[in-house]
Amino acid sequence: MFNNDNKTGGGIQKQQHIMTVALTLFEKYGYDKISVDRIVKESKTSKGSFYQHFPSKSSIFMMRFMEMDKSYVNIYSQVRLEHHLAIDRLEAFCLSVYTSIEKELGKELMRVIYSAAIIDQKHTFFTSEDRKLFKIILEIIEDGEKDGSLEEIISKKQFFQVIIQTLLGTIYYWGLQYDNQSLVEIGTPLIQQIVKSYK
Amino acid sequence: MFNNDNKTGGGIQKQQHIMTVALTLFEKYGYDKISVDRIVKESKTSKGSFYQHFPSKSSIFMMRFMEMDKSYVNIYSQVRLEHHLAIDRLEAFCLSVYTSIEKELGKELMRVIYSAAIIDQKHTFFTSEDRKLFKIILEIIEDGEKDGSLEEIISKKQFFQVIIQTLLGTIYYWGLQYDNQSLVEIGTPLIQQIVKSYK
DNA sequence: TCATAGACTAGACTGTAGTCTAATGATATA
DNA sequence: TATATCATTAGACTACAGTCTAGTCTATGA
Repeated sequence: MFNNDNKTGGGIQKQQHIMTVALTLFEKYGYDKISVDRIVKESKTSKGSFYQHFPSKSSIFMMRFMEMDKSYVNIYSQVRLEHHLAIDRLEAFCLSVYTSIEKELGKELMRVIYSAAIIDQKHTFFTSEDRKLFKIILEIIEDGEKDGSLEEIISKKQFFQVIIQTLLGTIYYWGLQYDNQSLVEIGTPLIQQIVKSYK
Repeated sequence: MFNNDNKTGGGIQKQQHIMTVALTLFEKYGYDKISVDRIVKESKTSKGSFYQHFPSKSSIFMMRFMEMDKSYVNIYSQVRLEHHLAIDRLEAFCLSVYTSIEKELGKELMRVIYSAAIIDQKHTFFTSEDRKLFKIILEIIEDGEKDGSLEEIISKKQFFQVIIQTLLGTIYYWGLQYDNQSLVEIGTPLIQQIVKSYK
């Protein structure tokens, strides 16, 4: 989706500038109240330039989302310190992910991403094997096979899919709600249920 | 979303006609290759008429989805015959729902619905308390408290949310995939995992 | 039977995401 | 330095979902 390999220095700066302006506008007025024309106008650039740097309007949010994905590494290194068994790390990591998503990204961004990802084949990052989130979960599963806390699982791939469905289901459900129940609160029972049977 | 109380006979016929034509076109060419103008042209009507009967393009799929929801009652009555414990009924019902969705509705429809429901507040049916799906699941949970197979749950509401997240997560994950793994195949491990801890 | 309300129809119009083309700028190599 | 290549930019243009307005049809009930 974002191949920045051939970008000039000015190009990267412009991309960052557009993104900052757009995120500020979205924050202030809401995603669907802000048109690409408005973003272009406020960041003093042009449509051509915008679509040089972003494949779609929603990809601005997707880029923010991708930045967040990187930070899961830090979140996990904290979780490693606090929990020794893989199974405990799995639960703690998922809940930390929920907290970060709600705090750093917010519901509107997640709605736009979840809406776009399932309809638009451009959003390949969402399911890309490169996602740190996926790598960390796979690592936990492998650790769990070694330390015995997840030795009962039938196959790594299958258990991985179970966890991803859990995360997607919780976040999607949270996105549907118009109350203020927090993501962690909504997601805790399901992940605990999964984890419980291995204890 | 669809309040047909004040429709005339001709109105209901026209709505049905437009829907039939649209679904045929979607089937043949794909949802995003068919414009509302095309639907209007092929069904020999007008934009004004189309939007009299449907609040949006995606609501054609939503209407199909709502029809399907009604049929869950039949699915569940079959499940009741085959399983006596509520916990077993829960598992069997979810898997039957997966089978029906894949067979009757298909992945493209589900993608459009899942994409629209999370972004568009018009799609209230998706989370409406009136959905047969929700009523059946609540009924199973209540039966489970009576027959003892679900007596360990902390609260009905919380367990209900766990099941809904499970269904949403599985279907959303399936919608993301571009391989041919079936929905039941993808969903079986997670629902079994949930159910396992009550056995 | 006539009047009224509101359901229905037609299609012109609007708003906006995304495309296209032509021109300009930067970088790398001969 | 000259030239080729490819990134970048501008903004006119296209496609299409959804709105609006003006007018017609239909059921009801006085």
